[in-house]
Amino acid sequence: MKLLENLNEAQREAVEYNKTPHMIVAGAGSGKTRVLTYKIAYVLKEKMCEPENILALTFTNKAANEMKERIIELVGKKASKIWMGTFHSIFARILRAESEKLDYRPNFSIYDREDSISLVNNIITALNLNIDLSPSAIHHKISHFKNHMISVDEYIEHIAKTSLDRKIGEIYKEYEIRIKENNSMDFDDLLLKPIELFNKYPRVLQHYRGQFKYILVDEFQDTNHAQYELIQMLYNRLVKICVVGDDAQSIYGWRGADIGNMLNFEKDFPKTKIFRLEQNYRSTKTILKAADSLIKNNKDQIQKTLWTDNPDGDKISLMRCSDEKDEAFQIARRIKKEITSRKLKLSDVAILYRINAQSRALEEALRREKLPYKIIGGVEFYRRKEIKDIVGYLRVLANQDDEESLLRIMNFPQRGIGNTSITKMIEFARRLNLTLFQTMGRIFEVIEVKERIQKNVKGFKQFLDKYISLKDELSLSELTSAMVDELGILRMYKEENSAESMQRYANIQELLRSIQEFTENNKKATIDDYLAEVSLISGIDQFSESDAVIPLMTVHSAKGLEFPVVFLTGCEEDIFPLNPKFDEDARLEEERRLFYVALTRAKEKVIITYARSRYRFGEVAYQARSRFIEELDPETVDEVEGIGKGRSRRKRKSYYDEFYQEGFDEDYNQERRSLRVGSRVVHELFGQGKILAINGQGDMQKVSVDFEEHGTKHLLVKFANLRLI
DNA sequence: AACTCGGTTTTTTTT
DNA sequence: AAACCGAGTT
Ligand SMILES: Nc1ncnc2c1ncn2[C@@H]1O[C@H](COP(=O)(O)OP(=O)(O)OP(=O)(O)O)[C@@H](O)[C@H]1O
Repeated sequence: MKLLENLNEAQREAVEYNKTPHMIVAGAGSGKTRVLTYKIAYVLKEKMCEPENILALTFTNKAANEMKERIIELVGKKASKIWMGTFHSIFARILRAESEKLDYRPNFSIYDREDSISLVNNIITALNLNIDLSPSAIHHKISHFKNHMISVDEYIEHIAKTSLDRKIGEIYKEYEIRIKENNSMDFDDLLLKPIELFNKYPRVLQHYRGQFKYILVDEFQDTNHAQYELIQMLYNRLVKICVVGDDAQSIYGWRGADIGNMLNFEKDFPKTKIFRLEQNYRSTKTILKAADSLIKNNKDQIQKTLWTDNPDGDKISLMRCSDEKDEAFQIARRIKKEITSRKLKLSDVAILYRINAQSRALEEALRREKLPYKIIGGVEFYRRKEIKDIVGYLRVLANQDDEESLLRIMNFPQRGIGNTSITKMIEFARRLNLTLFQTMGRIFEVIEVKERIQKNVKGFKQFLDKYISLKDELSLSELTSAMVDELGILRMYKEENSAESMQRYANIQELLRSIQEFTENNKKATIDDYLAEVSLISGIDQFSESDAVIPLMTVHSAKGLEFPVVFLTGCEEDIFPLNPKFDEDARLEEERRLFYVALTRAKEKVIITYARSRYRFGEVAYQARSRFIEELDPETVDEVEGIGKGRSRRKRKSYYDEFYQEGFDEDYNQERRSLRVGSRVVHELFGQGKILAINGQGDMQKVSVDFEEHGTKHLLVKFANLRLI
């Protein structure tokens, strides 16, 4: 059979196995995704299953779309009927169909992180709580509870101990009430509500068990408890299940993903058969060797072998840069070199970083060097203020109970409804058990609101009513354009005429274009349809290999992708690994896995860069290079001295002059002048130690010193009286 | 009561 | 660097 010719022996076995639950455990680039793709194609070709009986869960929408396309190529159009998507999108779809059973309406809104945080914020204000945690930290906790399926009652009764915990409990409780009343769900709900649904309605579960006869999960190492529970629920003896993962690539622990899911699978699913793939088709021997030497430093991992027939290839280049600008320019120049020497397309080169904030300097340099690029993810298109404003309007038109969205647009553009009046309206709404939208319809009863403002509210309500009633008459695209026009938002940004406002102007036009496109693809598309799609769109979904641009993205976003050349930037302590707390091994190990993921994206060449100094939080920070660099097998790494080579650097003085001039005040005495990352110092009280980092300047300059006897201390240089040894 | 300006706090990674 | 908050202004 032709299909299987494109696979090696081990892969073929995994594809052909179709009996008990099975798990494919294999390292990077060994063809896990390929096996999953071919497996589905094989199942369809052998008619073991109809396409609509297959449930394939991927990590991103992009991965799902690509896999589906590939399967269509292999077995034809019928494959488009496969249920393929992320856990979130698939279960959102199921929830829309079954919403009434959970006392929701099908037009429920989906809250992203920002919406959730804003809800938390509103709750803190409404409850008049005095709490030290930021709304974002609280939301993180709530999300953690939900991910771990800790209910409000359970938390309040059994877990909350301190008074802070009790406050968090109160917020959590109110959060769940409010989000429900808003006919809205957050990302966690998209996984939890289906569990609730299946528990409450065994017949519904029965239905979906009958529906999904073959379940396949990619990137299984990054599933969380709720996702695990869901596949356990959907599984029974008649259902076939195959999961695929690499524990070394688990990088979403911070949001509830648990490698334990891979370890438990064998126990929880009867007669599990494990497959291993050991041949890597992606990378050179050198890259694999480097990646292996790094990941060996992690304690807990499933034993795996990985080898390749590919050539040795180039060593990893390690580029030292003076600061983030220098780094960016060296990268830009190096890209030009690599593209010509390797005859590559722009999209064959990826620039990866740990945090989005690093992209600024890179963008600037690429722009100046006239290299087309695209930021993937980052401040995602749909998360920008101006876009969320418009989407906020659409959400209210679709779901008037969505109070968060209503609050967002209430006074944008400014229409003279300020905070005080809004608070009064909300108080009124709660008192009479009305929604905010209903309250707007009865605004003249809210006597606390001034008459002039009541009129503004009435005007706004009429505006919304008008477009709500136009929903059935105009197409999605016509409706949005008309509304945006009447709102005068575009005009407003144009008149402001700043660089920022023009960018916003352009973004809104882009949004209108994309809505138009959406409408053209489906003439009957409703606002609900559109929102359902955009709420779950992710940054990486916007990336296409066929664009002639250099992709810039976080390492997280690069998961599952591959590029001939990969630049891994900002490899300094405190950036990558980011915030390594010395006592948190698990966190550090996850950072190491992330580094491993970054390395293994490359087919031919990896270039690692680090900068001696970098602007962070508005101040210059001096950091040692990443410990992960030191962990790489030295035979695989080639240090290139980048400083002074390039055009933009040549004009400057020597590297050292620059280093001291920018980092230290003139009047510093000799001793302080030569404090450097890595210097050994003595402190009167703490004894000997090594400088880990230097932050800030002048009197505020601080050093982090790892003392042999006393551990790490952060000291003000001015008072520390450190002596060099 | 809303708006505006300046000072303060707050920072991963994302479905 | 950007969002947020609060005091002073319209
Ligand atoms: N049998 C094979 N013959 C030729 N190429 C293969 C074979 N198997 C996999 N490949 C290629 O190897 C590369 C990696 O495959 P794939 O993305 O499926 O690996 P993966 O295990 O999912 O990787 P990762 O864990 O890094 O996401 C792809 O370019 C794929 O086309």
